[in-house]
Amino acid sequence: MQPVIDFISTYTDISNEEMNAMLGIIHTSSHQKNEILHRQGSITTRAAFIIKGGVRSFYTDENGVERITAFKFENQPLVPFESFIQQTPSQLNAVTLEPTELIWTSHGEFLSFLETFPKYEKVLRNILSKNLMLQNEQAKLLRINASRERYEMLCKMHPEVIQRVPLKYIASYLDMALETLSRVRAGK
Amino acid sequence: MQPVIDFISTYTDISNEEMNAMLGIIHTSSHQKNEILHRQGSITTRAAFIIKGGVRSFYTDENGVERITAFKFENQPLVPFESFIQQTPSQLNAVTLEPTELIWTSHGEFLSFLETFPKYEKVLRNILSKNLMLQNEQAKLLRINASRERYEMLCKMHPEVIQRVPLKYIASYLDMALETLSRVRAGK
DNA sequence: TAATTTATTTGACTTACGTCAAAGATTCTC
DNA sequence: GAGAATCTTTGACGTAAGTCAAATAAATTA
Repeated sequence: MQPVIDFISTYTDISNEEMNAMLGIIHTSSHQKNEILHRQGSITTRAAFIIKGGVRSFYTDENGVERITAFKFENQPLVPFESFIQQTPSQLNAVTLEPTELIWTSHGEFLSFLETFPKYEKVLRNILSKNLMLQNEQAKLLRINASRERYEMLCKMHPEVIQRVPLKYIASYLDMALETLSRVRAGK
Repeated sequence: MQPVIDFISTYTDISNEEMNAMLGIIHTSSHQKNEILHRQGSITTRAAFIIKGGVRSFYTDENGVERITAFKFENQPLVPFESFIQQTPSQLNAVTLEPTELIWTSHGEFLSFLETFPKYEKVLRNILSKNLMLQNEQAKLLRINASRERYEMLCKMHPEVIQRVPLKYIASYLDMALETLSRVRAGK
């Protein structure tokens, strides 16, 4: 629980009352490696937070190729907001990269918490806006022409990804062939 | 004013009281073609809505090249939310493509309206989440490998852009050379 | 620990697309 | 409406990176 508290604390102070209410709406779950947490096309019913482990998010394109759009690790929220907020089908799959522990709350519990403590509207607003920033950042990454430079940018911005994720997923995230990534890393 | 009403009405019903409050916080402005509405690096103080005309948003990359990230036309909001909400420097420039008329409200007015009518928190939430969807859509577009297919996807999804925007901006948006776009359109 | 699967590297070949350059079209502006 | 500026097309050429194929290397599993 502490990790979420820390996370939310970067946006607001949390009273004891609020803390207790949070405790009342959160649940935990454990998942083994390569477990599917969410499927493209289904509505996201849970807002999750990663306590331990890692997840890749991806969609399957028109040629059946998996396109990785994000990696998430411990102390990060794992919520396809556009699906969770509007309760519309998500465009993304989420699959664990490692054994993973989550805490989560349901859409209903989430909304009722928000109604009881409206000050968290602002927190949500800021989290959503932070997410927009992250997506901007990633769109910028994709627009870098040279494969080598995209790789170097990722190394600079998210070094943990390089450590923990198989190259094929990194290549997909960086929108280049696995072989190209391998050559780039070899300095060729 | 009617266009904004229509826009917000897709998210919620508007009471007379709310309508009057809105009238109290909105302002209008007219801009000629190629006028800079907003500069990369500065904090977005206004949330705007386009009544007439069009705008391109772009950033300048590490090589000094302009990278178009969005086109906006009448009846669309023009707000770099990540900058407006958190009052942090924006990554994007906004420049008119045509003579343009805007209505807008300031960050302060916006917040006080939100405080007076908290039900609009939900509206904002949905608008933000809609924006996340738009960005997802665009990231998908950028990941299509073949130039021709990126162009065809844009034709399908935003045909109005093809009509109204000079090719050089479309090429930038689609992340391809102007000459490539010209050849693609010629069917070569 | 051998067997099997999965991950990564390396090589050879091909091609889409970027770049440079120049010619036509349009569109502004005086 | 002539001249200038901007926009678009076309051609020639080089190269980054994709694809296919096969060899290692590392990680799982029996």
